Amino acid sequence: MAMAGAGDWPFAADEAYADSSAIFAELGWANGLAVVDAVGELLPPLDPPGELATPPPPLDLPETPAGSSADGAASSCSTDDADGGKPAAASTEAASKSLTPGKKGGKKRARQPRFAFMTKSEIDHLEDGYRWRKYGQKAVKNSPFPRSYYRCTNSKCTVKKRVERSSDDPSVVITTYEGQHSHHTVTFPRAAAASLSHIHAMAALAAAPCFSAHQQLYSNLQQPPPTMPLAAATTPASSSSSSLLQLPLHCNHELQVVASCGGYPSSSSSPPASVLPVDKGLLDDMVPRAMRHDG
DNA sequence: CGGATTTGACCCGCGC
DNA sequence: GCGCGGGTCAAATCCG
Repeated sequence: MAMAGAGDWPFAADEAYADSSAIFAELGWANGLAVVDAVGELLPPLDPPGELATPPPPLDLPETPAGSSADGAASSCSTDDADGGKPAAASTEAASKSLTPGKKGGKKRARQPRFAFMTKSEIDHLEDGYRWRKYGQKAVKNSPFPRSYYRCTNSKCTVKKRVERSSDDPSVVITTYEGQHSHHTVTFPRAAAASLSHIHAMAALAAAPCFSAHQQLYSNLQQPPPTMPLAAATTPASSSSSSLLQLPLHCNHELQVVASCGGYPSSSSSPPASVLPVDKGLLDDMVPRAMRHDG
């Protein structure tokens, strides 16, 4: 596959980038993604229209018992589903295999809600208000850029994130978060964080499907055709989505809103109440109340 | 000196 | 069953 110019979305579902691609594919955006620059102006899509390697998976995925704990909040992300097309059960089964502690590779791969977003930035590891400790780096197949693995330094927080550059467009950084912070951004001054609030907002909303704002956003994001520029989604059709998408983009990075991961089955618009407190922290910290619609 | 990063090794799941 | 690739661990190293 290699780098076929800026034309091919590098994360075909049948490739190693299962996670990212799944997230994007979930939105039907496996191609034709648009980038919003720092002033909200629409930039040319990274990729021209084309066929998806695999059709976007349905969003109404069943919650996987193994991954859906109160802590994990949401059910295992539907990204698992697109993980090479294997059933989510396989992942959760693997996750349930609690490995011997202390042994190398003795990790419990419990899938947590994930979401990703793309930013145009020369900086790989974007400051997001939390402290991260890098715990690994791997070369990824079909990409000249390594993927870095980070873990939240908060011992009680299990949030992880992966950072990788698009092999298609090296200027694009793909950040994938897994899990939800159970604490505030105690290590990052609010004043400084303000400049990154749009990212936080995106992250918060994408990670907090319990909020109606996100639900509507999520819903709206799925409505546009795959090639529909994100900015087009800012039409006044939905006040909720527009309120989010019109977030001030005043940092140095161009934020490509690919954010979101599988949240809850479309059949159940309301997430478990148990997830609310978890999300509330981040939202309270970063998203103006006026922007929220959680009552 | 303590915390963060680097890096090689290991484990696991999946496709063939 | 085997090989590949992703994800994680942990010792070594680096840095403030």
